[in-house]
Amino acid sequence: LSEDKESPSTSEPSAPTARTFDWMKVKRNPPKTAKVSELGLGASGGLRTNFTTRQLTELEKEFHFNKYLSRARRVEIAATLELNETQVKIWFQNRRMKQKKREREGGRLPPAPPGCS
Amino acid sequence: VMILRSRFLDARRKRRNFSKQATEILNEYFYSHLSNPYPSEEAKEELAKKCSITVSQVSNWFGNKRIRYKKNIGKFQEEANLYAAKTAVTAAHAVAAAVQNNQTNSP
DNA sequence: TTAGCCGATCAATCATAGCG
DNA sequence: CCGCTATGATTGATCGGCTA
Repeated sequence: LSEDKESPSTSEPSAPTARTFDWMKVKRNPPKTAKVSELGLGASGGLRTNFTTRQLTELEKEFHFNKYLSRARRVEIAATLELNETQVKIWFQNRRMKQKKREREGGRLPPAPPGCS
Repeated sequence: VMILRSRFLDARRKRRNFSKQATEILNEYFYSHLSNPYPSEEAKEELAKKCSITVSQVSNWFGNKRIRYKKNIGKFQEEANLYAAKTAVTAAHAVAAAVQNNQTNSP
């Protein structure tokens, strides 16, 4: 259970070195963070939303209260913070993964940084 | 706005480059698996141990490496050839050892 | 059949380390 | 000391698979 040999896809039979494999061609679709309300305005798609400190603070606060959101709560939060329900949903999704990651490998030498003078 | 960066001293502030040997091990794996540089969880754990870094750091390294590699393949050509040659030598030694072992056991 | 979740990854960006 | 590149980490969002 190993041997790869991914098809160099559309490439020459043999090149001196470094062929082009499929993973190098992978392209993600741009974010569709568009809000049905601004179909003719800028700042809708293709951009990575920059959450404000206020939004992050509120989301963090809610996260400590509930790791998971109910539909109702999500709508509420989204409205309050002026975000899509999807953005709130995704934020919680990512936040849970982040939490899990910390618990997993955060289980070691947290305090005691040598240089404490 | 300016103080919005108050992402308060993310942990990234005290970033430290990995040891030369750790980078060596990671690059060796990357280029010897260039057709599919996606180590399994087990492989990541093994690499993490050999490099004395965490599994997350191994994941970050591969994530950055893949993205940066495909962004400018030409820039890594030299590095790619370097490691390709290195693994070739290693493979040759392995083959030689196998052959010798085979001769002393088969007869 | 479909929406939410998980796990992995992408892709852009931040802040620092390192080199000339 | 300065400017620019190399690099580790962070994170909003995407992809594919699985399940309720």
